[in-house]
Amino acid sequence: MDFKVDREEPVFSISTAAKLLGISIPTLRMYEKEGLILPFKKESHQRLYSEADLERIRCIREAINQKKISINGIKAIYSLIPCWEVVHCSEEDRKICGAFNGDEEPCWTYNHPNTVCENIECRDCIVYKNYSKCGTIKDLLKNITGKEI
Amino acid sequence: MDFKVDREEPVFSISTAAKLLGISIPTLRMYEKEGLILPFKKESHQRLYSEADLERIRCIREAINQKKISINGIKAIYSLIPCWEVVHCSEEDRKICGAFNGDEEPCWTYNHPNTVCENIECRDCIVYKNYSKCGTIKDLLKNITGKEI
DNA sequence: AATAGTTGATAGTCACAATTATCAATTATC
DNA sequence: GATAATTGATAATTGTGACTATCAACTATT
Repeated sequence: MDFKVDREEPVFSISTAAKLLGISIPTLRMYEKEGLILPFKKESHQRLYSEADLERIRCIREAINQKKISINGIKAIYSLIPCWEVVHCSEEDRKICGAFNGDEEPCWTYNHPNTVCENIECRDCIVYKNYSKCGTIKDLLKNITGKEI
Repeated sequence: MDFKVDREEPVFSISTAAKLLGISIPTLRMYEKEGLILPFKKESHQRLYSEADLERIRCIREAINQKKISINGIKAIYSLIPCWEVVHCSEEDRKICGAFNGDEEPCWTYNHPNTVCENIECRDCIVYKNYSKCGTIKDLLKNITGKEI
């Protein structure tokens, strides 16, 4: 039993998650509809949230309520994550990928037919998991650009 | 007389700029106070706006009013511009640079003592001029990351 | 089979971000 | 030297984004 696995294990129902976060259930659904979060879903369409999901949502809430960044602002920021670099997609992939070519929605809100992301569950993708916490996006950019020196 | 120079020539007074943009004067001052724009200033502290400034402001307004990105959201997006890569600042510069280490304010809102940016007028800097129009930030990231392939 | 929790969706509330109005003091213009 | 425009600052306005309440239909649990 790895700790990281536990942190990513979807165990909390939506009511529990809402209680732990101190917010309402419709708010959680709204964040999802906006493409900010991708909770795990059972076959019955019921949502389950992991500890990592909760932390992610806390970061989102901090951005909204403390930093006063609007939801569309957060989406635009997420859309700047250089996913193409992280998943190493090809030139042809980039040509047809809505995520690569757009700048308003996070990559994980797109379908990715005929690309390297085609069969990847975005919830399990490094792009979604690693670079969506508060402040890690700029760190990612630093790492990527730093390689050239 | 180069066309680009004309476009960057500060010629419009604040009242003319406001009229051309269809907004009020206090709004223009507010954008400046928030660090979104850096109009030219005469010795008498009077502002002058260029054609390029107007275009920039139109992009900002589109982000705010159409894309529904809050001002703080735009600031956070600007803060992700990899200025360190554009101006080629040193490792030591990066250690002490507020712009490099923050993620809430655009680099041009900082002082840059003891760095390569120290004596550069931010209004004339490529980072401010080139990568602040609608949609060019992601293009910049693509160019930078693309170099490695 | 009955209770509790979930689903998506619509409608309502409310705080506050974005904008404007207005001010006295300063500066430009003629 | 008088008029018009600017300065920074504060107060007032307003549109709406973030959030919640509530709904009937469905699913899980006992």
